Amino acid sequence: MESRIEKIKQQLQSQGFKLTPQREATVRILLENEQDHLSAEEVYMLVKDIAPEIGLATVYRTLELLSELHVLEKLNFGDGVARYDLRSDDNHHHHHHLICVECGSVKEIKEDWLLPLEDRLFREFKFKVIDHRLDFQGICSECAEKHSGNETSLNDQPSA
Amino acid sequence: MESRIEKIKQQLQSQGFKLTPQREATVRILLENEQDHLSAEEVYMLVKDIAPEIGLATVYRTLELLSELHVLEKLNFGDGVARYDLRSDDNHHHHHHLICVECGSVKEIKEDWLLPLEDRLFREFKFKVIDHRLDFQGICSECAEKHSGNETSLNDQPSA
DNA sequence: CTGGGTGCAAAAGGTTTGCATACCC
DNA sequence: GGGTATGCAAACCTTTTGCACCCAG
Repeated sequence: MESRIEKIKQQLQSQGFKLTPQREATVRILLENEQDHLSAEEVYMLVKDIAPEIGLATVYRTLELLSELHVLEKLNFGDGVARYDLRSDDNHHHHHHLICVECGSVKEIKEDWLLPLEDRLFREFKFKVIDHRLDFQGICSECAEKHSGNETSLNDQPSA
Repeated sequence: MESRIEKIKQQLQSQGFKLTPQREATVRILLENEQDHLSAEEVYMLVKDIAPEIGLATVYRTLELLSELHVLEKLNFGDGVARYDLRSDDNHHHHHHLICVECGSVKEIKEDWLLPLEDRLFREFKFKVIDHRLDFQGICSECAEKHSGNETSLNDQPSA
């Protein structure tokens, strides 16, 4: 964890930015909650616990800056707020999301299953892929278990 | 086109809603611009030409209603506005987007390349897919041509 | 001193809501 | 009349911006 902070510090400094206490606190929160996809507001709430004087605007500015440095990825699941996700390495961020329409949980899959498709896109459409975004909406295993026993067809539309 | 409006009218009526002149005008705009991914504001501007008295709120309410009926899909490309896309059939909406990071164009691919992956998700993660969303960011063929001649590596990060 | 960084409050921009009015069975 | 639908304006919410102040080199 310290080494990851150190690395981010170097990334900042290499561009002339500083790892201020506020930024460090923000990064720590992101590291501690790496599995979640926190919104700016959520990050703010958590950061306030360890750096009470911080302002929301600073959190936004930090998240924006880290996104530009490709330390974070800014995500949008369509719920009206931007969410942020640490990138594990700097150039490839090919993971996928499983979004449960029942409980709202978001699970991350680290593998990249799309390389063959990206090749095909280039061949068929001359479209050179830089990054992609793949989200699946469906029913997670936990929610599916709650249903076991009734006969709900999983092909039905969810009642949204 | 008239038959598609008729079908939407029936979908509305089956749920106790009406196809009012404002809603019909909105649907016509969506049909006429099926290839684009219009924002609410853009729909509003276009609808005003054929139904000048309409209000923005009505457009939002219509778009929301049609999304609930699965006539439209509400999309978010991360540019701060929701966009809307007509669904060609009611249960399967498996298409993909090619988003050019240079010119911002969005091209739609109608095929579904992900069925094998969805099977795999169910086998490996017990996750039952209902729908998915796949967007590729990259360089479209038009923009790539503008670059032909210089040596820009397409593996470079775009300057965002 | 200079440049980046911060907090606060205000502004911005997209979307939603309250309400009085209008329409239709 | 009861329910749905509409236009307008106000409210909302997330995000951005302006500005005075602060800190490190």
